Amino acid sequence: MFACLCQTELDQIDDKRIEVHFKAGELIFKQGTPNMHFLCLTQGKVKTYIEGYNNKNLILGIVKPVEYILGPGIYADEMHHFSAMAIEDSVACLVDLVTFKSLIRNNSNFAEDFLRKVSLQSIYNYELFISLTQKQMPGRIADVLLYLKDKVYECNPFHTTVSRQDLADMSGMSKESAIRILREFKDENIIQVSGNDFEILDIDHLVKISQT
Amino acid sequence: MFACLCQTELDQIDDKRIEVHFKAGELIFKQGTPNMHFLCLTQGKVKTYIEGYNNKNLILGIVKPVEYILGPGIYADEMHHFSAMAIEDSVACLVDLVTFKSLIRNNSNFAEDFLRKVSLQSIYNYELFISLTQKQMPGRIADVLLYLKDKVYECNPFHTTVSRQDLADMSGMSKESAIRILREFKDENIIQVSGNDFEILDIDHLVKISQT
DNA sequence: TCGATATATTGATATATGTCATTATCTTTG
DNA sequence: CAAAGATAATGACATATATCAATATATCGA
Repeated sequence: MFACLCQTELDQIDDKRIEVHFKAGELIFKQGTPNMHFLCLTQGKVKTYIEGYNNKNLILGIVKPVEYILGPGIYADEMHHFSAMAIEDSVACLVDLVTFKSLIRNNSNFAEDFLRKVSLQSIYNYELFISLTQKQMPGRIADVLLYLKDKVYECNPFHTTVSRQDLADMSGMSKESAIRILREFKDENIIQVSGNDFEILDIDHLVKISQT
Repeated sequence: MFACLCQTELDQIDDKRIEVHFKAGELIFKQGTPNMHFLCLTQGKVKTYIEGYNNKNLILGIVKPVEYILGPGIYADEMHHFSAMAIEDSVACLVDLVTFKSLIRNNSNFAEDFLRKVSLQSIYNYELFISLTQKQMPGRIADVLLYLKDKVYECNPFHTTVSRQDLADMSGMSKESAIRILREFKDENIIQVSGNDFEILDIDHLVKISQT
């Protein structure tokens, strides 16, 4: 995204940016607080989640380097509409919104790239809507496992710091249900799980489950 | 949104725009087809919905005049990611994307306004996520009724062309369940329903149900 | 106006999913 | 290393919700 910036503009960002280190489990920003910065993740993994009712969270996604955390509040009410928490030790760069917005105004390529990012996020959200509202638990867990493999870790036997509670919060179900579905997948030799090490053995089968 | 355009730019749009009339029930555009136009609704009502599995739809919202139908495909793959159907006789203006995108590039106020619209849409989607994934049926129906009252018809006894199936598709449940909840609300004197005429009698109660 | 078709309503039943209680396993720390 | 706390796993049970079948009501065209 920053590829379309000229040297002056890059310098401008570099001047203003703050680098922050977060330990696993630390809150990066919280839903309901003012959104003053644009955030770019350079190391680690971060979960973004909406805090709903009864202390139940809905995880929107897992962010990996180098990706941006774009809250819709930036152009609405300058508030955070979801929370972000490091699930590994992480490093993020913060750029204040005034600088960011002036780049958007002055460089239309940058603006278009930003719109593209926002749009892709939006398209992913529609998939999430369908997964969460029209699929049963096995389909939703299948989606989560495929998401982790394809979009987050990008390799097949993968190790994760996503807890069982997180898996439940990603698929909109209780922790116990998530565990039960994992066991079923294990019993049917669709996946191999030991602790936080996952291997998807039968991808086709999992894709089929996702579509039912 | 078009308030920030100068006369030349307005003329440019006026030149290119096509006005189209749709009858109630007619499809305006369909998910999966190329997205060539930016659409502005000037008369009527339109439902936007994702077509999921097993012929089940999820209604994202009801668009009223004068509002824009902004698909995320505009800046991603130029495809429609949801469908739009008139639920009343409607009139829409179509502006080709080339014109629209050049306005975004050349007028940063217009671009910012567009970003604001996209952001507000995104914030609403987060509320929808919580409603659909963390609330039980009464809470979801309450949300739909409050949405219709506050955002769509903007008056309290309201007449709607939203069918019971649509109510179900807005709240992610079966038609039968939606009807049952409506009956419960009616029996508890929270609402008054006869056919497609709705009146919310006890708003506070409905808001409370929405939060549980 | 009448029949035909779509839409709405209701009840009985099956099933998916959450909750609670209990035990097991892993992690941390003194 | 042992104790304590967190996280994970399992089973029994309650309940929210979908499905199916039947009936009622509205809507539309000839």
